[in-house]
Amino acid sequence: MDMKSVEKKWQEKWEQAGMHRFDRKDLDKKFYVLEMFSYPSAAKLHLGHWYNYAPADSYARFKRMQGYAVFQPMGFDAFGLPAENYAIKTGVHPKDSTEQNIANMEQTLREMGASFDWSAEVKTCDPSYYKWTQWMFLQLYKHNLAYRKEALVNWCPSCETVLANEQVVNGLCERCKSPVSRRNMTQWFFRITDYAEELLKGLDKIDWPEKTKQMQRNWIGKSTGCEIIFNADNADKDEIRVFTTRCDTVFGVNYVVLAPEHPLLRKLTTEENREAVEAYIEYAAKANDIDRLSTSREKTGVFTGSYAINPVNGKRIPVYTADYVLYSYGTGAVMAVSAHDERDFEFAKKYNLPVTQVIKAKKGETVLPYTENGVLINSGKFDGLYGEEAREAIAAYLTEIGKGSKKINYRLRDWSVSRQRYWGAPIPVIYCPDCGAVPVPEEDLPVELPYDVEFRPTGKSPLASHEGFMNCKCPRCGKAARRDPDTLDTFVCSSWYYLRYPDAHNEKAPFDGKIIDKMLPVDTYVGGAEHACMHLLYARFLTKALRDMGYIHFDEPFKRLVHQGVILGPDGSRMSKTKGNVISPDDYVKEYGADTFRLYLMFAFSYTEGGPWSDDGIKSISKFMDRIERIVEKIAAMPETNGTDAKNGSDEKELEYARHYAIKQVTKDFEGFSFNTAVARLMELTNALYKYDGQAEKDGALMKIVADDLVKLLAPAAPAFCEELWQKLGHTDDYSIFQTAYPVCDEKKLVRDETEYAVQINSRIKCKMMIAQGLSQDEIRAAVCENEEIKPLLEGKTVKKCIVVPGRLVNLIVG
RNA sequence: GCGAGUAUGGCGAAAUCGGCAGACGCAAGGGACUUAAAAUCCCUCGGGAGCGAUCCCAUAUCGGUUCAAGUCCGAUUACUCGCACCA
Repeated sequence: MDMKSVEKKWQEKWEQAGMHRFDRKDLDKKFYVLEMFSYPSAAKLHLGHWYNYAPADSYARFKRMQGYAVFQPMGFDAFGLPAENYAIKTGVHPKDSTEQNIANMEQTLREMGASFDWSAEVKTCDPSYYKWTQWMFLQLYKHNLAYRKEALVNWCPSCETVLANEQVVNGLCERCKSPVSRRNMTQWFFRITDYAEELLKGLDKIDWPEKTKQMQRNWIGKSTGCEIIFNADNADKDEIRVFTTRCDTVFGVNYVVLAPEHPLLRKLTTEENREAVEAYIEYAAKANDIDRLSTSREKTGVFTGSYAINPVNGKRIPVYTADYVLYSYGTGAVMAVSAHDERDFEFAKKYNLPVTQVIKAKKGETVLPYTENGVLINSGKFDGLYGEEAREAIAAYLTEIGKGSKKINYRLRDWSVSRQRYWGAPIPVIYCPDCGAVPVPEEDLPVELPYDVEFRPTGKSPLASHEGFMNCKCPRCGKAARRDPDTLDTFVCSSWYYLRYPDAHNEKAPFDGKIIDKMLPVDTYVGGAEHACMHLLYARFLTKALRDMGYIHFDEPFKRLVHQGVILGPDGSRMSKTKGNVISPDDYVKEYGADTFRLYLMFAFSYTEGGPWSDDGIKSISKFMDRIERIVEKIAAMPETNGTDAKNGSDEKELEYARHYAIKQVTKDFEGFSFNTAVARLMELTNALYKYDGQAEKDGALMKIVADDLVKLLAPAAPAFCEELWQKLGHTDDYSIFQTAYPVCDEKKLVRDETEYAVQINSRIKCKMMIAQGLSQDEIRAAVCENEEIKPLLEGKTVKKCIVVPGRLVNLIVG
C-alpha cells in the first residue's frame, strides 16, 4: 500500500468531516484524553514527541471506538526561556520564532495522523490565553494566595533570572546547567504551602504511578515533631524557637544553633564575638553560592557569645551559628543533641563540645551517635520511657509549661513565580508611589507584552527599560505609576491549560464552570515523568485553589496519569546533539509512513519503560501490515461459502476462539497501555487467519467476520491503513471505521471442548493431555491416573494428594 | 547517605491471584519456489548429556516458605531515577 498517499487522503477526510471535534451535546459520554502539550522547538517533532503522542492517540482512538465522546486537544506551551535565548543569539524576535515553530509543529502533528481536536487549540503566548493566566494571578492575589516579599531566591547568573526551587537541579540551573547562586530580591510567591497537607492526602485517591506519587510525597516532605522555645539568657529573654522531630532527646541538648541568616543572630552576638560572626555570615553566604551540593562538606560554625536556657532542665547552653542549619526549613534554628544526631555529633567533636547521652538502646550496646529510638536515661521523670511514648510525654510536658507544642513541618516552600525575563506573561500589578502594589483591574486585562523590547539580558527585567510599557496610571488614585517589569514563571501558564481546552474560545471568562465541572477531571493524562514535582504539583495546587474560590467543584485535575518511557539513543544513553546519537523520526516516516512508524513504536517497546532505539524490527512491522493487506484482499474477493458448507467444524471453532481471544486481550492491553502485547495478539490473530485459509474447505463468511474484527482492532494503532482496508472489505457505505463499534468479546466462544493440561508427578512435568471441559476434580484425577503415559509411573505407588488447577495442570503427589 | 524502581535467550520483550518460563517479533541457520535475486512460504532456534524415547540445568547472587516460585519473604550485588546537612 502506498502509505504516504493513503495517509494524506484519510487525514484530509477526517479533517473535512470534523471527526475529532468534541461536541458538547455528548458531555455525558465524555472521555478526556490529554497529552502534555509541548514547547514549540525549532526542529520538527523529535522521537520523544512521537513516542508520547502517537501511542497515546491510539489510546484515544480506542476509547472513541468504544463509544466514548473523546476530547483530545493539543496546544503549545509557548512562553519560556529557549525562545528568548535563541533571540539573544540570533536576533530573531521570540514571537516570530515561536509562531514559526508552532506552524511547523502543527504541520507535523497533523502528518502524524493523530486525532487532535484542533478547534480547541491553545497557545500560552497568545494574549487571549495569557489574559486569563493574569486573571488566575489576580484571583490568587485576591484570596491571599499570592504575596510579595523580599526573599533569598535562586539566581541563575547565566540566564540572569530567578529560578524556582524545582528548577534548580543539584545546585545547577535546570536549563543552562550553570551554578545557581542566591540573591535577596522582592518576588511574587504563590502560597502552595497552604495546600501541603491536601496535596499529600490527595495522592491516595488518584491513579498515578506509585513512583511519581512517592516523589511528590518526598517533595512535600511532611515531618511531625515539636517546636520548643529556648529563652536566651539575656535581658530580653529572647525566644529561640527550634523545630525537632526528636523531642525525646531534649534533656541531652548541648547547644543551640541558628542559621547564619537567622534574624536573632546579630542581636545575640556579643561584642567580642561580633567580628567572627560577621565574617561567618559572609562566608556562609558565599559557601551557599559555591558548594551547597556536598553533604560530606565539613561542618563549620562560630560561637555567638550568648547562652540559652534549656526549658526542661534549666541548663545554660551556648548559642552557635552554623550553616549546616538551613534558614529556610523549620524555624531556622535547631537544638543540638550531640549524642543522638550525626551532624550535631560531628560538630561537637570538631569544636570540643560536650556529648550528653540521654537515650540507650533497648538491648545491646549503645554506640554514639545513637539516632534510633531508645529508652530514655538522664531525663528526670521521663527515664524509662521509649520512643513515641517518650515523645508524647515530653511534648505534653512542654505544652504544660508553655515552652513548646507539637508541630508539623513541610519541606515544600512557597512557589516563587517572578521571572526577570521578557518572553512570558507580564505580572498584572502596578506600583503606585501612594497606594503601593495595586492589582490591575480585571477589565483592563490583558496587560499586553510589548513587541519592541530590548531582550538582551542586563540583570534587570527587559520590560523595565520599555517606558511605554512601564508608565501607567494607578488604577486606584490615577497618579502616575509603574508596572511590574517581571513576567510569570511559564509553569503558571501550564498549571491551568487543561481547564482552558474545553472552553478555549470563551472571551468572558477563562472557562465556563458548568462545562468544566462536567469535562474534568482529565480521565487519562499522558506525559513524561520529569514533571513530577513541578507541573504536576502546580496543576494540582491551582485546581484546589480554584475549587476553594468556588470556580470549579472537583479536587484533582488528573484522574489517571501514565508516563511514557524514554527512548534512548542506539548507544543506550540519552539522545543529544553533542553525542550525535539523535534519531530523526522523519527518515522513517518518509520510508515507511506514519502508521507503520507508530505501530513500530507501539510494538518494539514496553510503553512505560522505553529503552535504547533500534530499528531492527521496523521492516517486520511493514511486512506484518503487508501480510494483513494480502489476506484482506483475498478474503474480500472470496465467495461467501467457497462452494462448500464447512460450518462449525473444529477449525471454525478454533478461528472463533482466536478471534475472541484477540478481542479480549487487545481490549485489556489497550486499557493498560500495554501496546506491545496488543500488537502481538493481533499478529497471532493474523497467523490464525492464514492457518485457516490453508484449509481445503473454508467458511468465507466467517473469514470475512474475522477480518472485519482484525482490522477494527488494529485501527487505533494504524488508522489510515485500516480505513483503507475497511473499504477494501466492502464497507463503502460507512464513512469511517472509527464510527463503527469496537468488537466485544463473547466469552462463550472462549470455552473449548477440551483443554490441554500439564500433568505433573511430584511437581515434575511428565506429559500433556487433553481433558474435556466440565469434569469434576475427581473425574480429572481418574482420567489422569488412567493416562497411558502416567499409569506405568504410578505402578506400586499410592497417590497421596492430587492438586488440580482448572484449565492448567494436575499435580499428583505420590509416595 | 535516604527513598523508589529495575534485573528473564544472541537482541526487543511476554508470562492473570504462586500453576507448562521465553508468547509475539528480530537476528541466525536449514529448506521450498526462482536461471538468479527480491518477495513469499515451511522447518529449527535458552544451555548441557544422549542414536533415541528422554533426562539434567536455567529468570542477577545466596537462602527461606510452598505440592508448585520469574512471581511471595529475608539478605547480597549491579544499574536507573528522585531527594540530598530537612533537625
